[in-house]
Amino acid sequence: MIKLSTKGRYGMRLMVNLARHHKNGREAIILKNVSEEEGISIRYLEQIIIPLKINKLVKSIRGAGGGYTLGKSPTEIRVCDVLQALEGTCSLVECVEDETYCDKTKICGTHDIWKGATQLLKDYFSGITLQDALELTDKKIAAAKKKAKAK
Amino acid sequence: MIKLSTKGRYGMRLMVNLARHHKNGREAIILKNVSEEEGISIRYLEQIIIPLKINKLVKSIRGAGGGYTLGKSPTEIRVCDVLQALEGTCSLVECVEDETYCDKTKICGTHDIWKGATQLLKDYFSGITLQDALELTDKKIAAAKKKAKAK
DNA sequence: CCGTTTTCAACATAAATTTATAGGAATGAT
DNA sequence: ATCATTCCTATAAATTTATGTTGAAAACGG
Ligand code: FES
Ligand code: FES
Repeated sequence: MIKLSTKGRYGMRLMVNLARHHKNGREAIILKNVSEEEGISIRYLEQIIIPLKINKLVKSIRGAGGGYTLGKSPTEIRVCDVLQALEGTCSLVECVEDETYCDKTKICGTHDIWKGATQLLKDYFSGITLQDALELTDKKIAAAKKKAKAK
Repeated sequence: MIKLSTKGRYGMRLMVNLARHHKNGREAIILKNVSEEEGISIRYLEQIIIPLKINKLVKSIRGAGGGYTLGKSPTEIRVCDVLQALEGTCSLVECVEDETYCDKTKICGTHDIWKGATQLLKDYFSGITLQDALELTDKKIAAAKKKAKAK
């Protein structure tokens, strides 16, 4: 009923992957690698990265030796920035941003409920940076490796 | 990126409408009325109400003079119950409920972020009942009326 | 400078899912 | 019997998800 689109899901994984290989933005990362590492079709990644580029969250470098780099440091990019870029808004229902979307906004009680939930999510996603997401991932990878070794 | 489906949106409005006309469950409300009051196609409402019926959130009475009533009192139905009924789960991404959905759950940092957000929403929607939603709506209607009169 | 390779860019199309409408059968009240 | 209503199935329209095809820019080797 409430669903994060695959665009959002893949978009974040793409960004975390770029963050992992981000050495001060001096090395370009090619989508082919991201595709292989994340198991997401390269064609689809190409579509997803467009709005991220438009919103300056990534920079593209064409030609041989090219690829993508983060537009800013991982500590400066928040989850909400990524989600926002990927669809222009980050609200649970259209009517939260665009009060004319539903004709009954003025007398709809559920509207206020969705609005509250949207705010909750926004605050949550504002408090998490790409760096946090990367560290979370790295920690999980390390734990998984340790576990595998213990066997 | 994160979207409440129309099923969820309409489903809640349907339930609030039933709650408004719920006189201890003695009067059946017909979808035709809900359709007119809420501006939602009766055919679509019929589809949406099926899972609500299966989950005993509404009762149906067939034939002439029939209709629907709430399965329990509005104070006993929470928003999360309605959303849960409408799609069987209430999580932002599949992998929160079904860890095998993504193959990389064990090493995916974003997974934990989505999980946190899901929990946030669940808690929020658990704390709001149909009664609350109804009161919110009635208050808004009263305010709108007062404003109209003042003119 | 030229051709080749590597990469992003743009457009088109296919598949799957969600959203919405339609027709008619089953049920029960009067 | 008739009428009002839910119930069931089909299907159309729109959107999201995913793949394919071709083109254009940049680097590099000669
Ligand atoms: S105003 Fe948009 S759901 Fe009620
Ligand atoms: S595990 Fe499902 S999004 Fe990463």
